[in-house]
Amino acid sequence: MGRSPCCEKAHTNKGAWTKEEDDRLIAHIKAHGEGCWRSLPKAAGLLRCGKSCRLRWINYLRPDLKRGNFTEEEDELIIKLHSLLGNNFYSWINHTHIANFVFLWEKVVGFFSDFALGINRWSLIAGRLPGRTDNEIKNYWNTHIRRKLLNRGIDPATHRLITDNTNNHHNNNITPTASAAANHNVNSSPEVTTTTTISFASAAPTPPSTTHHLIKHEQVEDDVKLRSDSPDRRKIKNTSSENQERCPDLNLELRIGPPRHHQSNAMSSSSYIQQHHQSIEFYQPLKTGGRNSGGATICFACSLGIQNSKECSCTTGLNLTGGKSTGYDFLGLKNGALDYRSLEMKYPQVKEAVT
DNA sequence: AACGACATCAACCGCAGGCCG
DNA sequence: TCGGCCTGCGGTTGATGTCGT
Repeated sequence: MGRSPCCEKAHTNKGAWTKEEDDRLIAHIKAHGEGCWRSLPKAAGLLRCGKSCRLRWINYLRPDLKRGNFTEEEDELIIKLHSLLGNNFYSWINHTHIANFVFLWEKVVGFFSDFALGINRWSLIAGRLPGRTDNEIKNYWNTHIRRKLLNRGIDPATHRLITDNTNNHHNNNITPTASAAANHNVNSSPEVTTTTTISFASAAPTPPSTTHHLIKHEQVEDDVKLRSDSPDRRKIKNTSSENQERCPDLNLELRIGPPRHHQSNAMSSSSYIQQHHQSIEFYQPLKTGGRNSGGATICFACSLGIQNSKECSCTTGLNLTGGKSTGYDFLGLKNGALDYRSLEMKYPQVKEAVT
């Protein structure tokens, strides 16, 4: 049995909406609220299908929508989120030397897999841009940002520099920027040679102060912070200035290395975090929060917003919920830009992972 | 002014997952 | 368990605007 049509197509208008139709739709939703889209057109006296009404409301008529051009900040946020949530994620994995690491990956960050697989990415991105719709962002991506990235020499699908491979094949497509960063890495292993947006690596538990391994994230804002950064990092920036000119805002590096200790296949992400929570850390490569803040290294649990759990043992005294935290806010969990609680409905595994 | 090429974006389409009877 | 409905997604289309000749 076939699916019944969503509406009587023969008796519905199509194409651009008129002012009168808009007014009718707005008035009806103000009176009765959203939902019941299938029955809404008839109730509102509209010759439209429910689907069309829903789209018109969500993408155009909603009062909380922000109209107008995207700001530069929104541009960069979209790029970052697309690199993070876009469907390039697993294609990136395929380019790394982590075949034997995938299991661990799945265990530790498996609850991110829905993001990583590109599921609902436009709506997720839209969720971090108040007043913007997924459709708007999708259009904007296709018309503006895609070209912008191409002009920078970046493949919009993979967020990698579009370069020949002659300089990269020994380094698994590592970019000059990432190479410099890798050289700067105190404990970087030879195997750790890949580059993209987020930094992941693993190693045996070592004091945070001596390792740059593990889960590491370098923010775009680092470029700005570098102005007041150590000579060391400035040197790195200088050595990669050519690349920086081409890609000034996507200095996001991903580092992954094989685990030094075999993990039990039965080990849950939770127990893994418990055992290695000092090893799995989001590393803030730059000091944050002023002169007394020290190196802002936070544990994985804190990064997930479960810093108040027993799994948290930040030695930096950071507390993401205390309002004084200066740790890195992975995915915006702290500042609410991406509220993981809003994901509970669609990503119950997230909730499970953090409770 | 007229025309075509190109860019933009609102709207449409088909599909899939969740929910419910 | 199954089938239909509802909702929301990504991809695509087409009307309209803009720019260059």
